[in-house]
Amino acid sequence: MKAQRHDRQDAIQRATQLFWEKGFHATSMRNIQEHIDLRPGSIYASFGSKEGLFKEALDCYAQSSLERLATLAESMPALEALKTFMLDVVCRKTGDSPSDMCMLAKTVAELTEENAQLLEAAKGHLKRIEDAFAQLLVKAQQEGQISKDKDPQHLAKTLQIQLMGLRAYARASGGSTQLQAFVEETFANMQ
Amino acid sequence: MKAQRHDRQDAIQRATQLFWEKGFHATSMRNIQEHIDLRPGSIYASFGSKEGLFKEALDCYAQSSLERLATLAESMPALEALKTFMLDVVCRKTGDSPSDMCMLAKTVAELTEENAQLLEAAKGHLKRIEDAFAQLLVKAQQEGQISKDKDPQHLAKTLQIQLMGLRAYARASGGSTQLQAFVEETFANMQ
DNA sequence: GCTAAACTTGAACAATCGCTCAAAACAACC
DNA sequence: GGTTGTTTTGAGCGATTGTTCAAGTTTAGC
Repeated sequence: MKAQRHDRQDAIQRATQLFWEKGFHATSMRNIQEHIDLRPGSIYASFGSKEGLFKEALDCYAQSSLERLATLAESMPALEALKTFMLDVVCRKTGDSPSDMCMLAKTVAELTEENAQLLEAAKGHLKRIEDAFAQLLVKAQQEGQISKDKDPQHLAKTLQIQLMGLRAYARASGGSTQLQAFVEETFANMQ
Repeated sequence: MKAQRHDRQDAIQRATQLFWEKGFHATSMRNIQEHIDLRPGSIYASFGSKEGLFKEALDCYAQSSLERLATLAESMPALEALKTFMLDVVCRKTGDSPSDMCMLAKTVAELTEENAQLLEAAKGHLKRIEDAFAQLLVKAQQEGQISKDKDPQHLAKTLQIQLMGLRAYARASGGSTQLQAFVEETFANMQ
């Protein structure tokens, strides 16, 4: 292995910002070249193709999401961590985040079979996040916060559906709607 | 006004199919030229630009959605119409429909301020559909199917969030998940 | 059947797309 | 400090993008 002169991880993160904001097709390699300050040769040596770079961006996004959830789960009860995660993600002020929506959901919405690999990667990450939800819900059952009659996998699906719906709605309504109440309802309905 | 030799409405519907399936950026004007069998001159004389045509596609999609809802509402109680509409839209077999997702939601997810007019058009249509939900919910209250304590506008938002979430999830999970149960839950939670 | 207006055609435009590769710049060794 | 191997550079490739427009075809009125 050889050490490139630029910071690979930093390049990925900057590319992720752009892809997250504008999507795959609307982001040109020239946009990216300017945004991460690298010439095409370096980018293609590092990532192979636009699809290759986008794949790494998806991985980067998913990993940081899972890490944020894991960090929350370390410092509070499982159910509270889930709720905090959702509130954080749904009600984040616009401006600090490239888009109101989940990058994985945006990708699944945008891409078709013409980019089958990327589509499958995004779907896989979403499934992995759902599984993380399910694990925390099991923990919440052990902690007595959720009835043991409930099916954690089913509840995890519910959370994913709510999360996707709320973030899509946030984008569609231009952030004018207060969505905290809907998150509260989601968790109330889960009891 | 002059009468063109091609069927304008048919052209829009065919264009809508393509745009709905592949999104705005991934659909090229050459794709459309082939799909609606018209040469660029005719298309640009009729619609002015790619954005103009996409705008008409959005209008076409929204109108047919509202019409389907209205038709259902004529032949059954309001609440049942809403539920039928949701089940129909969420659980439709893949293949007959260009995408699992709502075209308006896809558009709002894909586009940025670079296409501000189209973005606003899609948002407007979504709001109009939400208002149609709210109207039917008022009717459902009058019919005694829903408690008068509930706020119809709030419930309508809930329905939109659920609809967007469920359809996004349908796309992300590749149609493998049975989603009827989640629609039932949505309506159970509304009582 | 001629004329004028309306519509359609398809070659072609400038701009941009993702991407390549020879040459220049750099880094690490002896 | 010269040599070798690696990384970066940026001009530029062929393909494709949205769009235009002169020329050709069709329609309508008389």
